[in-house]
Amino acid sequence: MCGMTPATAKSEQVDSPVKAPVDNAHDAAWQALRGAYHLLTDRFEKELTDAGLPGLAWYDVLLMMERTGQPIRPKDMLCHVSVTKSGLTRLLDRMEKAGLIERSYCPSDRRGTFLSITDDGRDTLARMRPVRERVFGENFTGVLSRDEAEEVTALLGQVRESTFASLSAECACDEE
Amino acid sequence: MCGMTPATAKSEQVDSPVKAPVDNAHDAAWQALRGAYHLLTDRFEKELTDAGLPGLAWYDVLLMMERTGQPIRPKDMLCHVSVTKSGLTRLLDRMEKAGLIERSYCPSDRRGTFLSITDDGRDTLARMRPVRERVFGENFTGVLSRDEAEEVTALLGQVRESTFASLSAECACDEE
DNA sequence: TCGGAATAGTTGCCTGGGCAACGGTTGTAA
DNA sequence: TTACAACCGTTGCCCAGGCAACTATTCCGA
Repeated sequence: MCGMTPATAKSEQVDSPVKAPVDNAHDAAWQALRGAYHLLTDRFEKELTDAGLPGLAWYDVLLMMERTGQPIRPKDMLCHVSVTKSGLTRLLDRMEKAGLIERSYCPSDRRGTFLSITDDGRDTLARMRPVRERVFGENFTGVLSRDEAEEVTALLGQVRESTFASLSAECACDEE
Repeated sequence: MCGMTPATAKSEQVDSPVKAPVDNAHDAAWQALRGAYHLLTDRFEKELTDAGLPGLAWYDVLLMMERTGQPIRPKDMLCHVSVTKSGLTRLLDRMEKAGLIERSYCPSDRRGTFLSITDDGRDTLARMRPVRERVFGENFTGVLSRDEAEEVTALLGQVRESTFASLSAECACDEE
């Protein structure tokens, strides 16, 4: 689990003499999974800030809004971003304040809000995309072949399905 | 990316009508990876708090301290936990305050600190273990065969190695 | 030996985000 | 119709944690 710490230090380098052996195949798999996840997200986040761009959460929101192409309501985004209701409210506050999205009244439900992406939002997303391309290209797309990627999907997809099956799926998202 | 939101709500259930299609094999793999990671960590965290136990960060620290079996220094933990220096300092503050670890002077380097796990710490770790066993058993170990787990390790291990090769490895941890 | 650079850990300041409670709205059953 | 429950989004309060600056110590080259 290295490099998962976002910008651990500038010049202070670490050379851990401590052993943390892994017990079995599943623990090793979990370590690899965790390591890969943090490696990619931390690096993506870092490259974004280095480029003077907003972080990963903003990217997720902008991407979804551009993809849907129509006004979307906060409750419909909850499944796709890693924040709670209140967190999302304030995330959208910041994004609206920055002029990347707009809030309007939802005609069909006066409790709700309509969110739409602005031109500035689309522009910002356009500037974030190459960063993502680069990071994922170097550490993911360029490392795994297409077949291997599909294998990852198949293997880890089972993990997701396990909760849909066993426990009450606390989020009934559509399976694309 | 569902269920990744920690305890999104009590009775409010989500039924997203919004499509978020995935472009290609690598995006799908990334979605699966991200989903699996959040599913497991969120669930583990939730079950821990439900059981009145500390969270995942404390588990990581306690686990490592018990494994090494000897006093360990904060700088040697940095590679293995997802926090920065300052975050680790305060994490250890809380754990010491809770009586799970102890700080003592490091004889070989007066800048440093020695950390050791207390009996209470070992006891807490012992109570956390079954929770981890259960969660990972249901959603990981029980879902992937041993061969599949090894495959995950091999595939995602490549991701880690990609940064060791291309970019400056900002953390030269030992490879177990 | 000595002075500057690197390192270990701590702290002040600030932001992001979770939980719980709230007001306004919609749905539903009596 | 009228209660009452569920829901949507917001807000107050709080905590975890990152960045940068700081002190104390160690390392290293002149």
